[in-house]
Amino acid sequence: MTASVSRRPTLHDVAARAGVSKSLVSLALQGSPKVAPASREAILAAADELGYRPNRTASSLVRQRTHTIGVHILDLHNPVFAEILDGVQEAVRSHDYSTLLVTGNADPATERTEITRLLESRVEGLVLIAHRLSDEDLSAIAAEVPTVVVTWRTDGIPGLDSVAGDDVAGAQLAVDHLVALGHSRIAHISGGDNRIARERRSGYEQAMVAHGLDPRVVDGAFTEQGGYAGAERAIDIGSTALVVANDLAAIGALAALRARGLSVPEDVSVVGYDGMRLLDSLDLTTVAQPLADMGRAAADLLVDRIAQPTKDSVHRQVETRLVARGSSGPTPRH
Amino acid sequence: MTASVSRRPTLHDVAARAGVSKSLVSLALQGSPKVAPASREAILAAADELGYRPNRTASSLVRQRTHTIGVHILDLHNPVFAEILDGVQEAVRSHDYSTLLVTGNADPATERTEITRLLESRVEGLVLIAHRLSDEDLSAIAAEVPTVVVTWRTDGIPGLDSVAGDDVAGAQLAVDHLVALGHSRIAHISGGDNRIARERRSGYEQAMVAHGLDPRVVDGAFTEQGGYAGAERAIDIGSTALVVANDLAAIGALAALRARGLSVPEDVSVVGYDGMRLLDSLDLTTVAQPLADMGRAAADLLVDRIAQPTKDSVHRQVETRLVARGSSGPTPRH
DNA sequence: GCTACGGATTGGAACGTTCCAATTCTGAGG
DNA sequence: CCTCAGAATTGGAACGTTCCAATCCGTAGC
Repeated sequence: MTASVSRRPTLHDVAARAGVSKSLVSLALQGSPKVAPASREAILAAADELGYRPNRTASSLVRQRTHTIGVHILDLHNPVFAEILDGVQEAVRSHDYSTLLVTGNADPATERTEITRLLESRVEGLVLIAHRLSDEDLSAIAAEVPTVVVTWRTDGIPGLDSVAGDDVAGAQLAVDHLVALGHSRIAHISGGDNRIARERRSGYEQAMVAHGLDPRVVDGAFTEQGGYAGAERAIDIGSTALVVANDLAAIGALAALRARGLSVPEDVSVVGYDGMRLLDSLDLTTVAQPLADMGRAAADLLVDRIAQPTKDSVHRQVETRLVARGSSGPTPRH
Repeated sequence: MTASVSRRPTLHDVAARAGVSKSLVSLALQGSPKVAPASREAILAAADELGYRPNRTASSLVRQRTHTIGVHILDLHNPVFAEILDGVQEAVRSHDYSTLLVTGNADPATERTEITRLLESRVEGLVLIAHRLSDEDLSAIAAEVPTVVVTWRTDGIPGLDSVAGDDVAGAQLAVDHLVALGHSRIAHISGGDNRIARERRSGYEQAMVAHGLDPRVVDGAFTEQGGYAGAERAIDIGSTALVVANDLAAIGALAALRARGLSVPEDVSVVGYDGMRLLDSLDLTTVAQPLADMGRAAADLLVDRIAQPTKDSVHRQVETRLVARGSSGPTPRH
């Protein structure tokens, strides 16, 4: 039954109802020990009766701290990113920050607006779970707020840390695995024209050459469609094994093989990349990264950097390993 | 080269550099036509040189509007929710709001803290993409801020709208489909003890009875593990077809069948529920909901309610349909 | 009964904006 | 040269907090 139609109650209203000053209410709500027990009780009761809810914007304005870190996710549809996020959230919460989550849906323009929004909301740090920013934009952002990039190594940008696996080595693992199974006509379905895709591709090529084999790369993308289309081309050139740029594309590749009536792994072996949990159910061999660990590491690095903004950039490398499942097997005999 | 060590520049700093008052800077930055072209130019230049970034918290404090709606997602690992979110974001952006995204990872306690956080950040509306709140909590929230629940019908709570498909009818579609293919030993792998799971289960049971068949329900969950375990039990009792509570569990069920050496759909048919895009690649039959549309509808309802907070609750029902793919086929002959 | 002390409480400035009302400026019309 | 309209600009209050410095009050010590 406050005066105005339905304004949210403020500290003032609580103070009036409890018969004390707003300062004391503020103290009491923060749990200060200087407040007399009787007052505290009255204040808490008043706050409760009014349905008082502290106004975070006002509070962070005067405190000059938001206790919030911003997280940008490249693409919410890829469960891999959700798994990384798990780790980030867990670590961030343990450091008493909360997160502001945002996604650009893999569109560079939206991505920039969304990140700008985070900056305007004065997040104290930024975790980019993959991104499409130019080095220029990235430097500008890192200069403004502590930032860590998960998913690929980023050197030479002050104020920026990164966490990633070794994509070159990872792709080599996949090739080694298939060679050990007797394959030689091993194709790579690429992930398009971006940093990670290039590294995985290059790892594949190096490993092929090291084994004395001819690299055969077909264009793809980090999506099911990309994997589907790529697999068709790879089959057309007679490949018996596919190293696919990521797990999602590997699922697409599987679909293409099924459509052609080929069985896995009898006719064709398939290896994905990333190690998302779903693959366990799908029985897909993959080069796995410790996704949640990567998220945790990112959050830890970020907290360090917030405490010490000018320290040297660090890159944390995580270990990738091959997880063999049912989608890879010996070369078919003809 | 501002005085202090490295404070973020404010309107004041920009004003000083451009040689005008902070009021004019504010005007200019909002693109007001009353600002003289020369001043505008000087101000923009100064802002740019200083790397000025407006402070959203300050701005929304005085404007009493945040232009932000909060979105809670039950579980980021289920791609279904990401697809709903797509629709929400699209619609919300077109109404010139931005979103604050938050997840409780299917844990009720975290869920409540995260939603509280949204409320303290003074979001103007709330979209709950599935939730685990009690009716009590839900009412309290809806009384505080316009809210819409996506994924199941919620009646009788003032200030709350909902968007969902008819889960009873949807499950019936699945049974009808399998019966038409000749199946009679059709099992249901349930989604546990929650609203949606109960409705889907009840739809299944009703349809079975209507076809003169014995319902056979086994316990499961809305996860791959739940589907896996459920499928094992369903097979043990000799079922030839599985109506699984959701797509994720259906993927798990598939894994269980594979582990048992059963082929799909020759030995056992599987039907999922939700219609996530990934299923297309996996060739799984499912009861599909128009996920992105649901998100859009939710956002639209929310915007309406923000404009008119006291209007009657509305429930928007979307159409579910059966999408037949390779995982369902005729009864095996023995 | 006075002083001093410490705990409890309070007023008010500050945070970075927005926006209203008031002021200053410019130049056309008389 | 004065007036006045309109455009351009400005100061200051307000938003809901936090927190510092100041005040108030009760009582122990003398």
